[in-house]
Amino acid sequence: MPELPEVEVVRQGILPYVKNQLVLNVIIRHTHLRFPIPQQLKEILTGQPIQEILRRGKYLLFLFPHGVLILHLGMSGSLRVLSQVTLPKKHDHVDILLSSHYCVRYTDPRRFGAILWTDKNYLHHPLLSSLGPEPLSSHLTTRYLMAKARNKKTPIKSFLMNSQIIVGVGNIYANEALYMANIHPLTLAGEVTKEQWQNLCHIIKSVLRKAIKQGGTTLKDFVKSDGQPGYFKQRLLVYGKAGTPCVKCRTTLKEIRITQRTTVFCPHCQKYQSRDKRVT
DNA sequence: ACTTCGACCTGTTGGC
DNA sequence: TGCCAACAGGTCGAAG
Repeated sequence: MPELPEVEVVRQGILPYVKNQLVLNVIIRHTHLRFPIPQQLKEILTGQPIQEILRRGKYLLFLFPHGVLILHLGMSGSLRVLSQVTLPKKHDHVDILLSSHYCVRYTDPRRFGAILWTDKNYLHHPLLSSLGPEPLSSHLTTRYLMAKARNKKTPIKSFLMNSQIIVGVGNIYANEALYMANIHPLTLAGEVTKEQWQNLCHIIKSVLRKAIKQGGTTLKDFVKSDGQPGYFKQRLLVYGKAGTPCVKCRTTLKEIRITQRTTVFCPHCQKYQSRDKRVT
């Protein structure tokens, strides 16, 4: 369940259980993720303290004195803290046992996720070095987005989902943000107006913040139980709602595909605009 | 240089 | 009920 907000919720949820705890053991049951898990991970981590967990985009960064564990949840990954080590299920690929007697368990049916080791200069790692700014930081500005979008012929939705432009906006939040900003998802990035960028920049930040806040209320359950369903689902306005009425104008929401990802929008609220055309 | 597409995986769902 | 195609919260690297 890896949207930026959920990754952040995971980070905040597990941090109290792992911060400053020593790794007692690492059990790897399946090394074949998006990239192979380093063979020596157990030897690298055992006896070392987890000093901090940071997040960069959708990557979680476990800081150790001698390096950094990079962890990505892919499409289907999850991390849980177990107070008792239960019998592993089919897709429970990695357990990290801690001196607090908690166990961090990594589960990922599709195995699009990743667990990698790098040195303390983690920002130089190839997976992290070319990422765009954090949407919730002051580095994401209207000015920045406009500059990046200049002359770009890619649809605004694909632009928003490009992690080199901006991190953390996945399919759900790209759909939601464009709906809230009344921008047709096929609008070329280079044709979005300054006013639209201002609005969109604000909306991206606010929707991600709200989702994190709502995730916060399930933290307790998340840690104790085996994974709650994404519950901000009930707050979504368009994602997964094609064929139902727009909450603003009651027009039936339409579904299209943009670069192989399902896209939902309101044909009335999000009219396609370009210099001289106006189409739905 | 820019944009799209295929690939990586397993599980679930919906149509026939 | 079974079978099969399509699709699912991501993203890298090749192809166009």
